[in-house]
Amino acid sequence: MTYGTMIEALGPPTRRAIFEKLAAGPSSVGALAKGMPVSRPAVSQHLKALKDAGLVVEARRGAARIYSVDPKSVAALRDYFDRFWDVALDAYRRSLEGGDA
Amino acid sequence: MTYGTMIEALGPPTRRAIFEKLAAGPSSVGALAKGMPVSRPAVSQHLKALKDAGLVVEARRGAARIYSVDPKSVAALRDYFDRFWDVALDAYRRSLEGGDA
DNA sequence: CATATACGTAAGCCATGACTTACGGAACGA
DNA sequence: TCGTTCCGTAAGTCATGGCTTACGTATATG
Repeated sequence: MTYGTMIEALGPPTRRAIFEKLAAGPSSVGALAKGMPVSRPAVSQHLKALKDAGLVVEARRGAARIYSVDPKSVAALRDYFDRFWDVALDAYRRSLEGGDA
Repeated sequence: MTYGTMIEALGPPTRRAIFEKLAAGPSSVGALAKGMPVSRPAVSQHLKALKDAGLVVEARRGAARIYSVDPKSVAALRDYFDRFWDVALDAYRRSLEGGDA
């Protein structure tokens, strides 16, 4: 739910790759694992982490599980870095002007 | 330099905390370590990781090293999630309309 | 009911890395 | 030069977690 948890969840490259694949559209676990260098259970574990972080949502269709990214989570991340950028830029300008030289 | 490296670098909570402290303004290593639950060398190691990722820049003033966040890196991160948001939202809408039902 | 598909979970292995203490070097002041 | 401050690096410890294989469970199909 918090941006901290999300950023932490997106750290591992493989997990971020899964998340980016999911951004292109919903997919099943098997389909995701198809084009990846890791096993299907590994993908499953990453999806659980992404789901716990609130980054993806799960839907069931028959025996399959369809995962898709939660747009709200991406919006939260975007807003976080927006605010961060404002603060950092402001501090940067202050360090240029007043400085202490 | 790449957003992937940056996100990966921001994963560890302690390191992200250091980065957020730095967003408020430039600081020396010792000053940063002052209000943190880890040792100064630990902070130093995190700063190296942040620097390697291109998130912070280092300046020298006497015997001290002043670190500050690189605004360009934050902009890169923000842009990444901006684009990501567009793609994800688009895919989300498509999954609502056409779907495949 | 039997089989196949699609998936999550358990258990275990092993590399990564976050943290510590100890040490060495560079910049200032007396 | 001597001592102090500020810092990076080396070496070592220990938990975390990413990955694997093996297994158990729910859903269709015959």
